[in-house]
Amino acid sequence: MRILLIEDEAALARPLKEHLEADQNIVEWFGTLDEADAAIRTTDYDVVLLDLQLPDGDGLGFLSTLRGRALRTPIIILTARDKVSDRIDGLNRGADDYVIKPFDLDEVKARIHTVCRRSADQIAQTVQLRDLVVNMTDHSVIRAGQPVRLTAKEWGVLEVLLRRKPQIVAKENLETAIYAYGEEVESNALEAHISRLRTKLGKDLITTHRGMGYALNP
Amino acid sequence: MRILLIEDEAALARPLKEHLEADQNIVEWFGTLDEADAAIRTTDYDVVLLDLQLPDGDGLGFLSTLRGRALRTPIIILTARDKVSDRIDGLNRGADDYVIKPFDLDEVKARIHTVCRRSADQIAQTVQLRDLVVNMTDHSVIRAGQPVRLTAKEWGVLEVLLRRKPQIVAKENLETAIYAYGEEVESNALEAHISRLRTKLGKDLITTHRGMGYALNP
DNA sequence: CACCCGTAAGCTTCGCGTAAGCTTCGGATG
DNA sequence: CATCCGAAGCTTACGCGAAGCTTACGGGTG
Repeated sequence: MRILLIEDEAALARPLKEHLEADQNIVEWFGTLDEADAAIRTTDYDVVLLDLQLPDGDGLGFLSTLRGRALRTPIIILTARDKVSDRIDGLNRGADDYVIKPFDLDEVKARIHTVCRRSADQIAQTVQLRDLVVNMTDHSVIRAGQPVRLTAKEWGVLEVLLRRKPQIVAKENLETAIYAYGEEVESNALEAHISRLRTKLGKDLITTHRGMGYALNP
Repeated sequence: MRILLIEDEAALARPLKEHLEADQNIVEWFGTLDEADAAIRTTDYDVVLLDLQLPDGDGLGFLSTLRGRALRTPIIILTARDKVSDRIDGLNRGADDYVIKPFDLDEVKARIHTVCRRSADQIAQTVQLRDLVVNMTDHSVIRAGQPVRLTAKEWGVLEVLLRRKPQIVAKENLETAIYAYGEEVESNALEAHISRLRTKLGKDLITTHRGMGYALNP
């Protein structure tokens, strides 16, 4: 993914650049609108991160200019918490999203991900755990290189446990996560699913905490 | 994943519900704030999808109410393209994200995904005490770097003592905290648990105050 | 007809209350 | 101040029974 970062504060830009690059993105960073404009005329980016306060001009105006040129590239605004009107303005002028400074690096990543979703080659979001690779997007699980087929309910249980890892999740919580209102179940169905998950994914992946619930092991 | 969908337009809600259910989510759909409020009081959802224009009230007000109740569940606003100020307002009132109508079903899915991931990796609340690190969220205890496994009752006792630290907690209070009404016990079970806690967590962690109760040492 | 899933039966595990025997504490007593 | 004694608390082994596990089966579904 090729990302254009327009931001004059090095203290913000540098870690963001590195964080995104660590994720196998190409990040080109400029501190002025002039440089950025030159870059955007010659290169096709997948997403633009635009700070609104720059030394040589108005970020909002630049945004309008880009949309006026019919540039379709997704644009995410980087803005301060107190500049609410700027945010509104930015969205009105065609920004796709915004992130409030100071931002969490992973949040920026998530926003980029969401905004770029329409491009087909998005990177699937996966979680690694022991000898498992779990793809949260397409619900696939690979164990020691071999794909594992999970049923719908099995996946439901695993998903909740993964999301709460390494916390203990009460059986009750797991049940409400899996069953809709009115289709509650009165048997040890959950225990049966846990058992099936263990045989598919490994005996000691899920720990039982008697009287409390289940948890994934680190 | 358990999702609460608050949306009065069936033409929008029904396909969304089906699309999310196809992904093994549990979706509960209500068309009014009254119904939704009743639902949210009795059920723990993983995420709430909230339309702002509903027949029986103001969605933004409802949002404020929920956050006022200290509800932490992620909330995603469903809003029309031209209601920019509503979007901003919503985010300021504690919404986690928004989706613009008419929305792409997959985009909603992506937003839910992002928002849940963000809320999932919040920093767990931990307490340090001597050579112990106690995680109040996932009920784990680490002593001098080594994890310690506590049983349900042991954790129950420790939790109460921690919350009241460094006060003295009467045995009676500890018992009512651990036993449900009607399953009171008539023996020195509590003392036994204290004893087991001491061997697991250190001899001098819990001080006995004769005739009064127990307290944690600073 | 293939497969998912709830059910139930039989089995295993282990948390926990119980109680016995011990230690500690603190007040009373001289 | 030293001693004594009973009450309060501590520790430990034990065994019961609830909680959890596994598996086979059959109904339902697509």
